[in-house]
Amino acid sequence: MRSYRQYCGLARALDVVGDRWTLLVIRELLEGPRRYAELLDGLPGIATNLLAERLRELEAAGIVQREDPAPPVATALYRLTERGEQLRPVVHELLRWGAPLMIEPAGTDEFRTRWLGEAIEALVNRSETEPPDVVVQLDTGDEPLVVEASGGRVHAHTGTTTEADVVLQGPPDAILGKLMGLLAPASAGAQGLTRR
Amino acid sequence: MRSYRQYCGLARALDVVGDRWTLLVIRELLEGPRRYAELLDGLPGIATNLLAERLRELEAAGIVQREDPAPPVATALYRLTERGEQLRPVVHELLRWGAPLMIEPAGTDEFRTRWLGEAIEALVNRSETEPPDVVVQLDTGDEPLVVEASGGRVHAHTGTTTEADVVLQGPPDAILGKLMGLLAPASAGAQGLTRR
DNA sequence: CAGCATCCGCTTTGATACTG
DNA sequence: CAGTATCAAAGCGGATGCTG
Repeated sequence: MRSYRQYCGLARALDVVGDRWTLLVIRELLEGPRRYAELLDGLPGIATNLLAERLRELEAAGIVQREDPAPPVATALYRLTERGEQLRPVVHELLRWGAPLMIEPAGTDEFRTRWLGEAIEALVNRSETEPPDVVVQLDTGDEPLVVEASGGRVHAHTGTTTEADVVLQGPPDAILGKLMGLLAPASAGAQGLTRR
Repeated sequence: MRSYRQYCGLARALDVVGDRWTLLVIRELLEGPRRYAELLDGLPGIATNLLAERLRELEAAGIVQREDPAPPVATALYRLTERGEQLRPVVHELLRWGAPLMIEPAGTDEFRTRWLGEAIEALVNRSETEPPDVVVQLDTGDEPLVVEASGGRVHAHTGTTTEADVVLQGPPDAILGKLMGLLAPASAGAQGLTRR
């Protein structure tokens, strides 16, 4: 991206992460280190040359660290640096602002269950009411997800569990609504995440 | 902007505010309603057709409200809607992340003193230590700015005051460092806002 | 003059093909 | 699998023109 050439924190931040696709690449890496092919899968619609270019730029900016494979055969891993991890609050704030836009169902939009994990954490971990201790198994989209609430904090990770208190199945928009109703009923209403 | 076509809060948020210049337009409007010409002045480098296009898009997205002039002569005002105001935490989070990038002096970058106001509020109003009650008069850049800290909160507004406890003069990067040292010494270090 | 719209050269993006 | 190469289309930046 061309620099805005403004002595302003916002402009300088956007000089680094304001390019198209950049924050979505970071969304993917916030879930953990990823390989090139995994990133491609998590970023449906991106051109492969663009992903390569963004990764190069992010590495140059000190946000992503490329881990070349160890002697045995393997493929390079991309992970966030500490500076990159510090973008989590930024992404969470954008997720919160974007939550009402999720009322409109997925339609033909692409969807990865994993994306719900970060969203849930962003939405619930700042709501006024503490979520109940509960384990929820999600079954929607491309892969299962486990959402665990305990001690007022929520954490999501892909996979399955045999200890789910609730299992939610259905289209992603319905899942999101039900989950928010379960974990943060008051916040769900405030976020506009109720059924129309 | 082309939509990312992803059922994800971040992607949908960026569909709305991810375009080049969009968040900078919002930065300007966060300080209060503005006229077209004022926006142009606060967004050095933007092409006038782009500003017009962004304002149209933001109005269509329900983020900006265009206020047509009252019967007497006047010129249209642009102001944020409530939904637009809700972007303040997003901008603040980006400002916080971008703060370390302000160590690099302005150089040939454009600068408006007004930009410091929102940055100071973003940085100090979330630091661990409460700022002392103090009124600071800034004299740098294009116009004077008054920063008032009281009861642990900081507010900045353009203009002058006769009741300043401190007057800071100099280049913007030095001003920012001094101000942070004054209002939130611990945070200034953490943000990397100390002199190299 | 404020508030745009139009035109044009340039850069970035998107889609696909190709290579080690 | 992990990218690079290629090229058309879209978006941007800058200048300038139009309209009340």
